[in-house]
Amino acid sequence: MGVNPRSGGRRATLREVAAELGVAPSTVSNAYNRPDQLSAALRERVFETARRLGYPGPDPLARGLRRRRAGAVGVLYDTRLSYAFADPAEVLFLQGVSMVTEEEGLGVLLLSGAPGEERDPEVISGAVVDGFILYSMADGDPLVEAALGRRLPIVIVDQPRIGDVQIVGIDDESAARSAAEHVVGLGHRRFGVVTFGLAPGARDGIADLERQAAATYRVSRSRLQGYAAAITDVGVSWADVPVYECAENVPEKGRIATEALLSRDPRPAAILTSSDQLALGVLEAARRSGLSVPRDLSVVGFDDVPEAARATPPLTTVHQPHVEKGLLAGRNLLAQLRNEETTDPTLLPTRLVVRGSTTRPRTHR
Amino acid sequence: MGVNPRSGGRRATLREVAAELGVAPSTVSNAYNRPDQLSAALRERVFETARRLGYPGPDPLARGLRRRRAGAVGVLYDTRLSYAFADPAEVLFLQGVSMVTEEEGLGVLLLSGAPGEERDPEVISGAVVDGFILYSMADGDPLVEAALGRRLPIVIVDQPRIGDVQIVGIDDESAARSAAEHVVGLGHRRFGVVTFGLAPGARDGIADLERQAAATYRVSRSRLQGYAAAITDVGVSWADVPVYECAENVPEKGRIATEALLSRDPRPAAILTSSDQLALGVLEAARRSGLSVPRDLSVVGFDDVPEAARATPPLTTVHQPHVEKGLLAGRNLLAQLRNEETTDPTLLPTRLVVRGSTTRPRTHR
DNA sequence: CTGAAAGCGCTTACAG
DNA sequence: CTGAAAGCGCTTACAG
Repeated sequence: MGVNPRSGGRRATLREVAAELGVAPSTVSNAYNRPDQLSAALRERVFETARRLGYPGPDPLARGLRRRRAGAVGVLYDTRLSYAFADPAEVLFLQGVSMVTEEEGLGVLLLSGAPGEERDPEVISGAVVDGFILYSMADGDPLVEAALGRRLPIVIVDQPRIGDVQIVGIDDESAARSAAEHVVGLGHRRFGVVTFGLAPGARDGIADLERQAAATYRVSRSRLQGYAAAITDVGVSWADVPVYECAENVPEKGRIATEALLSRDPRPAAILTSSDQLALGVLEAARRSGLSVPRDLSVVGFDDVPEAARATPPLTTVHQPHVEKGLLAGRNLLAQLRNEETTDPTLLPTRLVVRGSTTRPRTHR
Repeated sequence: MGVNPRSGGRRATLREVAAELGVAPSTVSNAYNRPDQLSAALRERVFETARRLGYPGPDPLARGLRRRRAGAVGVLYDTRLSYAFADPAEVLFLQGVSMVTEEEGLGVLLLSGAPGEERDPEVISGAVVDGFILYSMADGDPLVEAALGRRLPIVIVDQPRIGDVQIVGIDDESAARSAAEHVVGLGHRRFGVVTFGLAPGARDGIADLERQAAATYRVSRSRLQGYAAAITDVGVSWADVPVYECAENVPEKGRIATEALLSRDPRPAAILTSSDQLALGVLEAARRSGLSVPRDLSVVGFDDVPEAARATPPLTTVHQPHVEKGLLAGRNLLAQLRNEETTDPTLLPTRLVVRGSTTRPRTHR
């Protein structure tokens, strides 16, 4: 217990080291930044004096201002960071990003623009970064505007293109469509859909056609469209398919959604989701209500996170290369920082992975 | 394909906006920072001019230098960030940290000091942060020195105390000991241990007593000591217990370690690990070699990450409150930043969670 | 309500 | 090899 002991004394500055030693500030600066500009002996004396005075080396803020670079890239989410960390897909993405920043000696500054009362554009305007990666923000989000306004290099992930900004993503609609076609092909006709948020300030509950049409998260919108296309194709009216929206992309919410869907008449025999996180919750709901997956209920995830293969039963899902998405986003941003050529748009491949959570409907003959 | 279009034109500065409008720079600054210092009308004109000139608002680097604050806290790992992200325990910790930084409008700057050729202290000296959280760094790591040298508020997690620095952690030794006592109590006498790295530049393979003694990661050292204490207590010589060190804390390495341990004579009937990540790999190795857990092999994890409960069979492990650890570290750092009182040391409670991966040895009578 | 002045801590040509 | 000068872009008392 006690007041922090380190916050006390002023730190010494470069100027003070120079004064103490009787040399010019530039000489001290050179000792740190350009060893070839002074004798080894003098350099050692500089360091020695710095040590004695408690000078911690050039202040990064001052150096950054002078050199016009922050040494970090910002990754912006519009959810709370704790939700982002809870989703393995996002963590894998971050892994990819960090592989490239690490190599470059850049830090990764995690920024949260969680929608809510105190959504402060300061998050963006105050971020000490050299560029931004925007991760699945909603169309028209003011924080995206703010980021664009900073006039720094930007890479946008899982969002529609804005002007000439670089983008990285997958073809969500056709990936979702292929997943739905798989289930349709098995003979299913009674569907339920569990989607993550459709727009900032997402709510929990059935989303009618109007709300679906108003979806501003591009990923949510595209996946629903893909599902709708495959289902409509086979003569089922999309208006009859209940779509349950979950405010957060966590298994718990998927479970609650499924409990609601299963209590409907007719009871869905196949549930399509927009993430494995949600699908894991669907599995849990089935377990709790004594339904066997896939015999009584087919379940389809999206993402193919490692947990999907380990689930009981293993999840049929859409695989997408999360780490690579992060790598590409990172590399693209880096290229921009260096004024190099960049490749864009980058649409990564996906594929349907059929595992044990889907089969033909029970009453199918 | 093309050169980044955003990197072109110079950004306007506050000074230019002021000049364009014919007011003093301080007035423009006030428009952004102290709305009460000028009329609403003038303020609007300032913003309008800023928009017209493409002025993105005060530069965070310059503002930070002037105000003497960076607006971010640094979290330092000595592994590659991608390994950190791979371990749910570390992600949960980060979740906790980010909950408090988020509330404060601070960013989280992830810093990697992965041991290796080009281990650059610049990672520390160049980090634009207001304080550091050091996560399980090795004793005597030069980066720790460097961080201390910055003379910023610091919280150290899962490390021994250094001087008067604030610390957060658990009692690793007694937690490990209780886990080993559980297995010993079941009647086990033939053990194997799978540990994560003992020192920077960790290697894969059996670690003899000498190497164990030289361990500089406090967590690794303490957990081994706890295991040793319980095992020695029951008359088994610790020198006879093979300890396999894994360079990375990933299931894959745990599997490889276990394959090596299982090929030894006598074959271990119980394997103690220093993490669930590693224990998950032990399970996989057992599966591959046709051994049934727990019938043929008892397995103990450490951490109680969510995956532990979901594993087949569910892992017996030591629970520790990862999110709370992050919360406490974050809160302590924040308190220091505000020059408030801090509580230290903070040792969080742990508890042994007995699940399905441990039972009495097969030949026990 | 507005502006002139000083300065946050450093780096970078440039001249010697 | 060393140093004087200018300036990175801003904010903060302070005087009016």
